[in-house]
Amino acid sequence: MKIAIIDDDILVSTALKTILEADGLIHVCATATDGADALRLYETHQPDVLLMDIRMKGTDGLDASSQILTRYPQARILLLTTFSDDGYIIQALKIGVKGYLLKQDYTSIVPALHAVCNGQTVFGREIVSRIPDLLQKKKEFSYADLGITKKEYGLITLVADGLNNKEIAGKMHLSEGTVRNYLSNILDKLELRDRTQLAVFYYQHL
Amino acid sequence: MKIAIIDDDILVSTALKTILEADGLIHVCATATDGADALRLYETHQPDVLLMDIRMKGTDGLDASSQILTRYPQARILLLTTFSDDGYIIQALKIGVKGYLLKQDYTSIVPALHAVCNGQTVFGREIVSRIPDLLQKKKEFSYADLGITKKEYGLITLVADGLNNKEIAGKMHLSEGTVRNYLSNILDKLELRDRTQLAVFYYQHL
DNA sequence: GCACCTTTATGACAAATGTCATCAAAAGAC
DNA sequence: GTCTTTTGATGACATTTGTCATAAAGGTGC
Repeated sequence: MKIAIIDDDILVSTALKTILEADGLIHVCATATDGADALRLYETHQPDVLLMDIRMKGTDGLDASSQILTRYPQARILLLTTFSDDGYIIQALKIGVKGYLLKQDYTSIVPALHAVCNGQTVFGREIVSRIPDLLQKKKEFSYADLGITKKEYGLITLVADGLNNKEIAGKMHLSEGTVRNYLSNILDKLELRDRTQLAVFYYQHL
Repeated sequence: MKIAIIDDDILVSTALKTILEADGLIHVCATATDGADALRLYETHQPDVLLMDIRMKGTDGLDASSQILTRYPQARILLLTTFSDDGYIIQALKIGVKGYLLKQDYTSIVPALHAVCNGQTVFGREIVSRIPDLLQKKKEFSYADLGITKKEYGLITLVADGLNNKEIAGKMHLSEGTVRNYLSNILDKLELRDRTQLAVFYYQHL
């Protein structure tokens, strides 16, 4: 099983290497110290799993993962993190990394590598237990915050479904002109220009 | 410990009631069969935990939870679901319910109630294991699949950023008319109607 | 050379969109 | 009761958008 390690701390990466190679089946085929090298490293060595630190100077592990997975969706990436920074968990999940472990929990890294190599996803228990909190926090603002009424919010969701004004008017039992006025109002409040920007705003922030 | 049960299936709610009251510490203080009654029921009985089905005719458990938690963020709600519908998990997490369990797993309901009452959040193991998949922004198809060229995809990302045709033309060094033609082509290929639907499609499927 | 395709552009057009001023009925506030 | 706000509607208007027919270059293949 070919593993590549990317960590900007050489001490950590060599320590990892010795730990991993103590397991007879694992071969560390490459190491790098900068996320910017990750993509090239993946292409040249085609490791079974890429073991990467999240916090790195230069390109961080998330950006690097995103780049790799965009081009090679089948890539298996296992991210390592310290327990202090859990802000990346959700983002990492969305990007589609196959695992997310605490560095401290070094005894579980080897089994995790085997599991990931078998197609499973591995998220440490401490990580999983943080997910509910993180997801909840991520509701950046509720629509009530900046003066959007309930009815207006309903209209926004319909725009974010791709309906045109006539269809929205039908669903909300309003006239098309009224829908246009409402929409104009909403765009004004949110400082947006048109319905497409509103849909984008909805998917990015609501 | 006061518990309220909301389930549109009376068989289920009475079964739940007997299971719960077998535990000496639990008292079922109220039941209802419609999510629309949930808010009123919560206000009048102030249960320690609200046990609610997700799938209900009329107002479903998510809407009801959302209403309650908007007004009473400290409310503790434990949702029940069948294993078939996992589409609500993320939404439930975002709303901020304190637990999410499988109905089938009835032996864990009582311990879960105690845990939730102590301020913990409880998500069944089967539920948690689904989270990575659900969160992962699944690239259902890469743009190459349905005849979208690289340049067209670039245009799509700009539409999905909320740019209008003139701005896109500037960014891509094309004339505005050409952008319109390209867009028209894309909409045709994807069987969409306008740029807003395209942005929606991008956020939901790409 | 010519035929063919791709890329880019134009002009014309109807439809949809966003803005605005205005109006009127319903609902609250006093 | 009156006064005010909210809610919904209308019409006019400029702009944007999407569609289509058409065409000028540019490259590819033969």
